[in-house]
Amino acid sequence: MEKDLPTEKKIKEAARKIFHKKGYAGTRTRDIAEEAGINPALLNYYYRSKEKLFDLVFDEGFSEISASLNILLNDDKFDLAVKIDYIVNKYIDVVSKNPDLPLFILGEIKANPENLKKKLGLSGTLLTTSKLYEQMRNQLDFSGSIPVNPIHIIINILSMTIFPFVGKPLIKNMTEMNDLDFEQFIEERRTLIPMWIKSMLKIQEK
Amino acid sequence: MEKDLPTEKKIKEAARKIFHKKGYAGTRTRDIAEEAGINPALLNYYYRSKEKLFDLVFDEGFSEISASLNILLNDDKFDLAVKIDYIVNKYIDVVSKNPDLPLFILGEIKANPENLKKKLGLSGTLLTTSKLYEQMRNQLDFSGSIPVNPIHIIINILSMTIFPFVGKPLIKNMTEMNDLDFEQFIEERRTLIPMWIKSMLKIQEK
DNA sequence: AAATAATTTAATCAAATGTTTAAAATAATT
DNA sequence: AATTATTTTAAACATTTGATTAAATTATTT
Repeated sequence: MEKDLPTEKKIKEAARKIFHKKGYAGTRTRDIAEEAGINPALLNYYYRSKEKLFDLVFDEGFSEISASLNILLNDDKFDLAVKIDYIVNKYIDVVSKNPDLPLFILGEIKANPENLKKKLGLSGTLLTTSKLYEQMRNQLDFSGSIPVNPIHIIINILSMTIFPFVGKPLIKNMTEMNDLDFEQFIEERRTLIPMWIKSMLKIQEK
Repeated sequence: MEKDLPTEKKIKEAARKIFHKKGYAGTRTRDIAEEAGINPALLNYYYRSKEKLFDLVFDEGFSEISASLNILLNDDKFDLAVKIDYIVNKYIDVVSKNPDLPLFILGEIKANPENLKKKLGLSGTLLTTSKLYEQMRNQLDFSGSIPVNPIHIIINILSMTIFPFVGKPLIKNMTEMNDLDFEQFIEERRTLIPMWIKSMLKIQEK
């Protein structure tokens, strides 16, 4: 680290980096201090406690994921086919820039499920009342195939974009990919995933 | 817990449960002892240290995932279409019985990537030398479509089966599913995922 | 039944860890 | 320039936590 940032920012950036990699329980405040290049007491001086700092980092990370998810769900400028291209690419952008974020969020939620309802106001109808859901339902009705709950398709988009990042160390190990190969692999998925999703929705490729 | 098991087993079962949910760093040996209903000192009496006990739990969990993966990859009794049905269902079976396992394994690997190479002998050619890979490559060649690396398809199988479990708390929260709904949702995917995968491989549904 | 081995318990230890404190250093204000 | 406020530091504190020890209990063997 070191960068010429105000101390407060240096601490938060270091905290983000370490929390994202090691999780709350696996992170020691002294590691954050070292990463930020500051005296350990400054963490408490600026953020009161490890937990307060963590909450900040977690909420920011969750917002980032949540924001892209909302774009994915509620945009109504584009028709379904165009939107699928857009959202898959958008999601890959976000996760590529924060590869540790999904596993961090999911891991902390699992370790502490109570907080999900308290801290985060996720409406239970987030998916089913979304524009995207409606568009998919219409498309699936028209295509006259086996009825499929559009939730499956939305989950498939998330699965196929996010999972490779979550499983990156294993994938790299099983395929002898280096970091560049992996990046290339993800790039290929920018066009492949929309293609597969459209096929699930019986949308003709043009 | 309590069950009438030998102390040694009680400890390992309790350890598995807590490690799987909280991870190594988030688990206190006293919590394991309490869960097992035994005196804290017995953990060290039977397993020497928290780390030794953890390694045992981790290796067993990894073997379980790994074993199903190997079945997935190396079976050559069945042709591709039948095999896809089989392996998707098999994988859903395994993960349904251990819903916390995938996130546990992936999280611990991320927190401690060095151990992946040391502890686990994953050959780097695990995927590309597999029977499944060969079958997919043949199928994709014959179908005469855009060339797609079969790795993508294998990753898609894993993504679409595993990710819903990894994201379960979020999915439940966004869709108002209860546990039964979620189970039903997974059951639907037993037939849907093979259908989608075959479509990606241009295999005709019969 | 006596002796020995194995298991369990309560108490304690040492190290790690989040946090506080009081003084020192630096910056801002008058 | 003197004073005040802010930031930084080194040291220490209180808890937590993994581990150990020695005694007590239970089981096994002779």
